[in-house]
Amino acid sequence: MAQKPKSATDAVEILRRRTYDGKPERLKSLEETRANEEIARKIHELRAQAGLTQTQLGKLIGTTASVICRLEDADYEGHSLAMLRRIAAAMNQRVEIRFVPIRRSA
Amino acid sequence: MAQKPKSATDAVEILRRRTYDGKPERLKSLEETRANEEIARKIHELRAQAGLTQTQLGKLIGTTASVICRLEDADYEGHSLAMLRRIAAAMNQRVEIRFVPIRRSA
DNA sequence: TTGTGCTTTCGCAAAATTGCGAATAGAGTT
DNA sequence: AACTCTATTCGCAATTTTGCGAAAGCACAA
Repeated sequence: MAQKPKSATDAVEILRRRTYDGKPERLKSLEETRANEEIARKIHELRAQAGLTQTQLGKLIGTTASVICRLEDADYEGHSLAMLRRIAAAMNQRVEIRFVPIRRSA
Repeated sequence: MAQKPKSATDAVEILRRRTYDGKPERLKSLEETRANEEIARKIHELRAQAGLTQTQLGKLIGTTASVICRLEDADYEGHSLAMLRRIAAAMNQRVEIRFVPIRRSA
């Protein structure tokens, strides 16, 4: 419906190569690591803005301070949508998710 | 630093009550369910736009069609940041996450 | 009808995330 | 010094998400 239904297999191969070959994990180490740092920072910022301690925020979302601490650790790579939503909800916010096109080099 | 460091415990209690009491899971059933539906729809849309089948997209991110199908199911509640990123990356997009203030009734 | 391609559902094992207590560290106060 | 509050780190069990094959459904064409 969208495009040529057939011979799409080739295009998929090309896309796959473009995505995984060459830079198998480099992109994850750069762009994704950066994203994780940003999330950690945002959580910390949100909590600080509300004047809450980790223990207090933890209680608010039904968990402990060590969990909050982990979330605010810039090196933490396990961020989940579920947790972000819990944090957001406790702060009277919501998590907005958008897919935004990335510019391929120049 | 942000506000009165002491006697904040009371405020936390108030916030906790406001968040969990009264509507313990109702908010999750409404706002969160809606959010999940939207994510499912966005994934489907993204894939359709690229003219890919579930099998093709699955291969692209290193999984199978059944997984993609699950992601596009409006009733699916297990969406994760990790998976959204894989989808996005395969489509040459990135996942943008924002905390946005929610309006408290009137 | 058969066949083909795509999607959907189901079940369970594997992997990832969360829960949580305990211990440690740091800063500030008395 | 001791005391208090906060933050951080560690380890492991519990829960959640993912992987993946198999089977069935659906639409369309031959």
